[in-house]
Amino acid sequence: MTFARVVLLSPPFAELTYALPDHLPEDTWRIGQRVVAPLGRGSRVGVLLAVDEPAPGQGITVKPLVWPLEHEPLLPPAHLDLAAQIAKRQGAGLGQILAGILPQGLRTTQARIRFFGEGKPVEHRAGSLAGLPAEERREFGRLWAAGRAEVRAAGGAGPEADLCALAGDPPWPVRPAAHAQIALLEYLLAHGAVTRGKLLAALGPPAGRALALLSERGLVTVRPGDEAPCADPAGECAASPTFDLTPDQAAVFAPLREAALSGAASTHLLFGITGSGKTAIYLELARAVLAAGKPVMLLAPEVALALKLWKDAATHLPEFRRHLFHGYQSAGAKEKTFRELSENLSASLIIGTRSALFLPVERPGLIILDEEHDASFKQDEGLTYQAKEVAWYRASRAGALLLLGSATPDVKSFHAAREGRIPLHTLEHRVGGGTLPGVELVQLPQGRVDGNLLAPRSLEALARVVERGEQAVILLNRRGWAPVMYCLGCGATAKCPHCDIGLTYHKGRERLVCHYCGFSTPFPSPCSACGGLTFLPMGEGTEKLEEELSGILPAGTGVLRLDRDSTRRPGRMEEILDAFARKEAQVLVGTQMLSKGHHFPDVTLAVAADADLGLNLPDYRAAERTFQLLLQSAGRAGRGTAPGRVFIQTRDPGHYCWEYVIRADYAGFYERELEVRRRRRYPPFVRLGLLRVSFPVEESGGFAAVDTLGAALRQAGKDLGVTVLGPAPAPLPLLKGRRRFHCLLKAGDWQPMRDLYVLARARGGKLRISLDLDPVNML
DNA sequence: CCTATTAGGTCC
DNA sequence: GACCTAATAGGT
Repeated sequence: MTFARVVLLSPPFAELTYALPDHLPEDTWRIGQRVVAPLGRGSRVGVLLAVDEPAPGQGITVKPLVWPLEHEPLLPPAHLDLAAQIAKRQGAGLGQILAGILPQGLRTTQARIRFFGEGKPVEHRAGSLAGLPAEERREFGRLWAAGRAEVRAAGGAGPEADLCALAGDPPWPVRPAAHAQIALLEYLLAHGAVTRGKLLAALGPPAGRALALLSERGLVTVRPGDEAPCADPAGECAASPTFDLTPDQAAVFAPLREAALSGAASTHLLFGITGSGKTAIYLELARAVLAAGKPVMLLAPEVALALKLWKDAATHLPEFRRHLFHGYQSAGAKEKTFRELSENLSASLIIGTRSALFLPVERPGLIILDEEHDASFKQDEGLTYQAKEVAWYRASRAGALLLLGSATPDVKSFHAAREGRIPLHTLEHRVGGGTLPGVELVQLPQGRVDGNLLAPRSLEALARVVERGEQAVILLNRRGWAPVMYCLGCGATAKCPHCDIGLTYHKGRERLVCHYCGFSTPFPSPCSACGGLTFLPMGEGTEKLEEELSGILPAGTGVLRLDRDSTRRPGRMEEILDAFARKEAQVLVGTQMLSKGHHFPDVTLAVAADADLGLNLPDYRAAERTFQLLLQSAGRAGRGTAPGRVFIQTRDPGHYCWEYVIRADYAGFYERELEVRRRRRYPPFVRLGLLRVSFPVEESGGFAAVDTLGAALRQAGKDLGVTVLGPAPAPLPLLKGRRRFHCLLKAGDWQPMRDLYVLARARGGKLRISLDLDPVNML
């Protein structure tokens, strides 16, 4: 008897041994193939890891595998190796990692197999094939072996997988008493587009009726989950014109091209100021590598930026096969792209966000991370990974060029370049010779300001820009109308019941919203402490700024707002950006969303309304983040022929960050910041890890358990060479009904931290413990 | 003494 | 995650 090793893609995610069944020839079974495996009285989808395994120990009844789910393996060996590597690094099981990598539809036993025998084709659910009589199973086995069977995509089929999304912005025209409908609309606003199944699971049966009504009235769109993915076959049309690279760009391009085509793995950093034409370099490199027959992966930190690259690629590289992949596509689309790439027809260009890194592309020749400093390249919920590390690993295994590009590189990347560990390429000039804008500091009065959020000087400049028919962008990194609601009856501020965080007033939604857990409650409504009805809103967000400016500026100026709330509806972000590009409005207010990548030639003024936000966060990267955000935002102004101006409003004009923003002096900032990091022992001089510990509020022994764990960790840390700070209450000590504690770990290498984590999990008992290596979010 | 509830282990 | 078993508390 021959045994096979299989890892399950759903709980318990275990690696188990199965027998090869006699209804299929042995050479049907291939490593990397998905298979249906029996488990208990049901069945699971797993991935075949090995055949010719030794028999398992005594007392285990080995069951035969049910059926393979594809003829050719879905996952090439390099991909299994990648997943195993991630599993090892995270101390997690291979099954959990693979489950996080594979699209939903590739993990269910709901997939159907169609057999083409004599007469009409017969279809069976993959999971139910085990229940068939032996004779029938052998007959289907013969058909499968003869290639007369196909697996039908499961993902996105059926009403459960339909994708539901908002079709209008709040406030919605529904009766206040229509609770189910309001709950549904709020859920979609908080979570974006979700499947019908998820919606019903989250909101219960009443949501079904509400959904029907809302879709009838056009407030919610429901589209099939199996709609086609974004893929462009290689065009018939002749090769597109190449970019005319400037001498600057050409000088950078030549060595990168050589590195990409050499077949040896390497990492390079492309440091080019905003507007210096990094995209042209990316696409020309992609062209060279694709022409050499190797796949290319081009990744952006956000969907909007990926879409922009997608459009650029469509015009400049129409002759190559292209695939778009990001987290907001339907399950069916993701599954189809995954399959097509695994069938590996020809080298193609993959454009997407971080999740595209896990597509089964064999031996990519080039991986590009645009805006490499961006925090979104790290996923910190569910399957946590740092895209930069995964990309590095893939590139080094495939002998590919990993290109990191940014106008404001991560201090760690730049440090590696300065130390000579990765080659650095610099673009110092804007394409077309546009000059960088002049940057000025505007001091905001200390303490509370009444009235306008913009200082008189900024307002005056804004008025003049509007008068001249030019455009302005205003950055305020805080959404909603007012972040604090103060009750005049008792002096309390409205707080989230689950998080101990102030609720933000969202005027358009007529609700108070928790920005951390998504809790929301209608407003106006009585104070939860004293029942009072009058509140004093304090502070301001983008919503209020938009409203204020509409009132102050001459009628007909047009003020648009770009933040997570205004862009929840699919396609809405493009609408807003297009409208602004068409000059339907002269002022665009927004959060950090508007700092990236967009090109508006008529913008001559950028204002950072409250530049200090984020500077005082408890994060060693606070200054780096602020510097990057402001330099990127400043890059929005003066991209056309008219020179641009930038105002930075601050209450702390002495902060070292500003002088470098004013001079657009990345290198200077880097030197200064590096000195601070060296002194305070922070990365890149040490490896940093964050051990998060939490327990439910109602758990009485929680505090004691945290103390005990802390003592054990400090002791073990001494032996392992890890400095353990804490555990201390987290900056957000109560979130989603759980008390949270942090342990900061410092060490020379990652491995002892992982060892410590294993120990923490063993000793932690009921505490929920997770380890975040090189944390991006320190709250 | 019997049964409803829960905690813990196993699934190949 | 779902299901089964053993252990336990509460009720008759």
